[in-house]
Amino acid sequence: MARPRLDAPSPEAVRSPRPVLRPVSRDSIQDRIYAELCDALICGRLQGGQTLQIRDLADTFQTSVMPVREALRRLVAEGALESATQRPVRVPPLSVQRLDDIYEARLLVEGHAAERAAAHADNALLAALADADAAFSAAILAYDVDAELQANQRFHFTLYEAALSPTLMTIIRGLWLQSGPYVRVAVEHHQPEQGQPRTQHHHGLMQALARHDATATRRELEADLAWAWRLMKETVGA
Amino acid sequence: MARPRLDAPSPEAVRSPRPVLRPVSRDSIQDRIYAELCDALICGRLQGGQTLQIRDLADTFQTSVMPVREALRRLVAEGALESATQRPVRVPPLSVQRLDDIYEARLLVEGHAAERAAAHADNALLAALADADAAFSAAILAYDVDAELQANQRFHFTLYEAALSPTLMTIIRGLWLQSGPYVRVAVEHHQPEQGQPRTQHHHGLMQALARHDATATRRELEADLAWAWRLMKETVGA
DNA sequence: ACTCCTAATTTGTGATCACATAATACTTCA
DNA sequence: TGAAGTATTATGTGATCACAAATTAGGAGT
Repeated sequence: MARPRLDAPSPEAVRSPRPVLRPVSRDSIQDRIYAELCDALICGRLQGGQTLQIRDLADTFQTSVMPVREALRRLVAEGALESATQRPVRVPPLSVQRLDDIYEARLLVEGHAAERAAAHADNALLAALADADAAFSAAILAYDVDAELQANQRFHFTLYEAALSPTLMTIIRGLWLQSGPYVRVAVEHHQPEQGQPRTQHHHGLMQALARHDATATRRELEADLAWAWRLMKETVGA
Repeated sequence: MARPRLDAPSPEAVRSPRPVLRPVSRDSIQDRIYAELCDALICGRLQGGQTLQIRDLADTFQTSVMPVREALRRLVAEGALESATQRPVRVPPLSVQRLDDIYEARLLVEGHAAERAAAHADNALLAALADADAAFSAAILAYDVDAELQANQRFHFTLYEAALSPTLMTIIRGLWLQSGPYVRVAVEHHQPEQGQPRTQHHHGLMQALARHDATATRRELEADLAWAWRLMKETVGA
């Protein structure tokens, strides 16, 4: 997507401590705002029911309202945010009904993606998963919740990418955005949780993938989702 | 979503030939542009690879570029259109690879929704489906392709609504938007098709639903999708 | 003291302007 | 005559202005 800007490095550049100039970001301002909001959503830094006002965000990001408007519009289109006409955008309020609905869709789509990934699993995939899992375990031991969530995301998305289906990836990304506000309340209430069960499911996934066992892969993934779902359901209900 | 504007009808209104004033559309301009583009996409009036320029569309809709920008942004977010930075938006080019990818996702999600609908099927649903199917058959006999596609959409979406899952509905709507450009080429090349097989699948669906037979419902739906998919695959490949 | 109405502020939406980048056409030199 | 470099045009993106609708605060009447 982001193409390098410099085809040939200048003489000065090759002699500098850093061998080449880093390619500059070609993203537009709204792309960066969108990415920032996505990260905030998936990591649960936005809480359900919270309203997001265009001018406030524009002040925060030090831009005009224009890029904020379009970034919010994208998230509303993906179902991650909701808005009525002439009314501020807000994060959808939490409800057990909606949580169950999202959870069932995730079982369906992510379970299918995991099965497909099992068919295409190779050493490169297993290495990438092991790398993400190491970061995940380290974050748990360090009690770094934000790093834990990001590593968990990296693990799962690396797996789903192996399904080689852009359509499914788009769907899954949307489902994770919608799940974000629920993981927030879960990690808030269950912070003193020992991280054994989660790493166990990750390890089980990697073993099943190594055997190209699609059924076992799906089963392990469903167990992982079910564990997180139960956590969220307890906290949302309270 | 759209709330009525008049809580109590005025004396003049109740005495007029039309008993009450019809509620005026509360949609914003961008909502109407979005709806127009959605309809054009699903009914295949936009062809794969076609570029959509903001100022052109603004001239067509007789508005400024603002609402067009946001409507296009929404469609890009849903995967129905694609855009690179600083480059005109375009309908994703047709490819058999992408067609297969979308088709598999549709089998997964729409098949699941159909199964769930079978559990909740009641007389009101069957009546609504019969109504949509009647319009569908009539459109086929009249060789009205546009009406045929719209009635087919109504039939399927009525079915999926019965699954009572807003999350799945959002996903399915996105998949139909992405499928739009492919149905265009299919109906263009296969216009002199006798419509028997499609109505047959619809009837099979309604019978399976009446029996609350989830497995048969899925099988009939998959047959319907497979029929359309084969049609599209032939024409895209050529 | 409570309710209803009104005025003011807030906020999303649409229009216009300004700028930067990518594509195109033209010119010039080999 | 062909290719490369330059100038012009076209188009997406961001900023600012203007307006309408909705919420909220305030005041008047019962």
